[in-house]
Amino acid sequence: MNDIKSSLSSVFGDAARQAVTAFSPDLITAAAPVIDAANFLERPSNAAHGDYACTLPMLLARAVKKNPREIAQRMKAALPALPTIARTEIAGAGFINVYLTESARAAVIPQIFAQKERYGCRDLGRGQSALIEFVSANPTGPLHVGHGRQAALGDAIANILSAQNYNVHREFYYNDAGNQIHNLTLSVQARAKTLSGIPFDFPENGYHGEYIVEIAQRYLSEKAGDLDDLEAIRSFAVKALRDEQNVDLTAFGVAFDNFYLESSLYTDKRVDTTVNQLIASGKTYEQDGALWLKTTDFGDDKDRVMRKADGSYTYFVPDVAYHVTKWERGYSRAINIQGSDHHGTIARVRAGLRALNMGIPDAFPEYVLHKMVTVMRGGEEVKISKRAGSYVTVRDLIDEVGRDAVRFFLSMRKADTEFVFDIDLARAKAEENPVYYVQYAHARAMSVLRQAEVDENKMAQSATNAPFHLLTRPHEAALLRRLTDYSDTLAVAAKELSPHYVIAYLRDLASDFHGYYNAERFIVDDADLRHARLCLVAATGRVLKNALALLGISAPQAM
RNA sequence: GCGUCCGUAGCUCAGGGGAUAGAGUAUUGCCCUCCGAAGGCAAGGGUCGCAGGUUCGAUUCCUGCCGGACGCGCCA
Repeated sequence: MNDIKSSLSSVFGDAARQAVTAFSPDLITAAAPVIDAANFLERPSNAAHGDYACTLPMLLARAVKKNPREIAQRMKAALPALPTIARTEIAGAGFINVYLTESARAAVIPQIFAQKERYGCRDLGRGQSALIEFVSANPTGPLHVGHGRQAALGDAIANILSAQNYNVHREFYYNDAGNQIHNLTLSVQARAKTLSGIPFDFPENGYHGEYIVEIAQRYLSEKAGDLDDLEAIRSFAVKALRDEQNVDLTAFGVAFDNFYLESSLYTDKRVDTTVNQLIASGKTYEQDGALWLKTTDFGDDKDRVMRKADGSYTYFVPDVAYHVTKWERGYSRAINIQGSDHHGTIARVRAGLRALNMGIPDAFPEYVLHKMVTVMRGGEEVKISKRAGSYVTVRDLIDEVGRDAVRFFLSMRKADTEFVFDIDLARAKAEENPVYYVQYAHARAMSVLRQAEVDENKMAQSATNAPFHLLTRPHEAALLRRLTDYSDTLAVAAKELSPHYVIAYLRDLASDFHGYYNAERFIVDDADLRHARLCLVAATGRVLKNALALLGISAPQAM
């Protein structure tokens, strides 16, 4: 809650207590929980209804058995005179609408200048550590659009949690130990043999993208490799693909603190240890030659095989072992960003962790699941990439529309909605592109400051005694209100692990600023008015920049 | 069949017990001798899938139904 809101909250709470007590002191017991919930101040959707609206009279009506408007009357009478409140008004079914003074609205400006890149940050995390695992693509091909969505969401969520004083670590988990890698190896081997003129059947579950041919060519020329040395082919192909993925991630502006290899879980004996602990827990049994985990004891709809009849482990066993390491490494939150086709695995991994009886909480790890992205161009779905064959790559999108637009588009929707990535819209260097709309607002603010021969630092130094009471225009009130709400928006985005709130905020803030720009002039002759307005422009630029930074999108000085 | 998620403007999607349900885009007008028109202003466009329930108040919460996506392997 921002400063003004929290002080209003306590003032209205007190007024409500007085009003209720005046009706009858007995009623305070019933009323207290409603008042103490402190969830009764809202931003009216209609600006004519004031800066804040108090809904307490309606919320209290039942507990107190009085007419809401009557309660509102008593509360209004009990309100003290405050320098921040210009007036209050009872409206509708029992709202108390609050109109702030210009100075109270503008109090956010010096706050922005004082906190700079920290403006909007809060302390929801209290220094706890959080591990964000995302992308985690198998090194079997270039990153696809789904990985792009994960990269955009994961990096933004990591930034958003950092802004709440979480100690955040970004991790990429490589499944480098399974069948898919084996198929990759066989695919490269097949292409290499074919290129060498040796007849060879392409494996049934092989990868058909053109990149396999490229890797085969490079293997032949760089290694002059033995075509039957599967280990040599495997390590060459995996390295080539990991390098390529890393290049794309760098181009996307995403950096990881750690890459965790699935194979290390085997070499470190973590998988064996986990299996032994699960057996010791008594939650396993043998049947049909396989070892099963009683995941149904933890809410799964059927038990799951851990060790197949052939002696190898199913994928979820190393997954459980991996999540044990997250817990043992001391992360109080582990957040996994994955495609929604993985939702079936959640119950399994959590069941495995709980069966270990290590005190790992039920909700560890947490999941952000995202749905499919459909890429459209010219009104038709794009399914093919030259390089990957059957899917559109992150690289394709970055090359075509640029990093900022890709990050913006892939963060702009709630993770669990399926959405359409319109390449034509993202490409448009014109007004219909929402990325440019937001970036232009920042460039425009910077341009105004340049024209006035000032900058943020200069405005910040003079902000303490700036004549903010001159900011009386409707656009100024709206913009100040928006700037004030920034930290509330960030808190919601952090609680819900949802970056799209920040995008929506940016569009609103840009809209407020563009509207203001067209309605009023900043560089005016009246020195005081000019001073106040330029402070507001500089503060707006700062918040645009902060919010864009959370999403990994640049805030250009000029465009 | 069971589970998770989703049905909101022509299209793409936000919102989520509160006052007249929003944005972008598309359509139609208007605004640069003036800080960047990559901008602004205005108009039209809605049974918030359907039906019950809870509530002072439901598009929002609950139940059922209809429609869609994705899971439900000794695949990962």
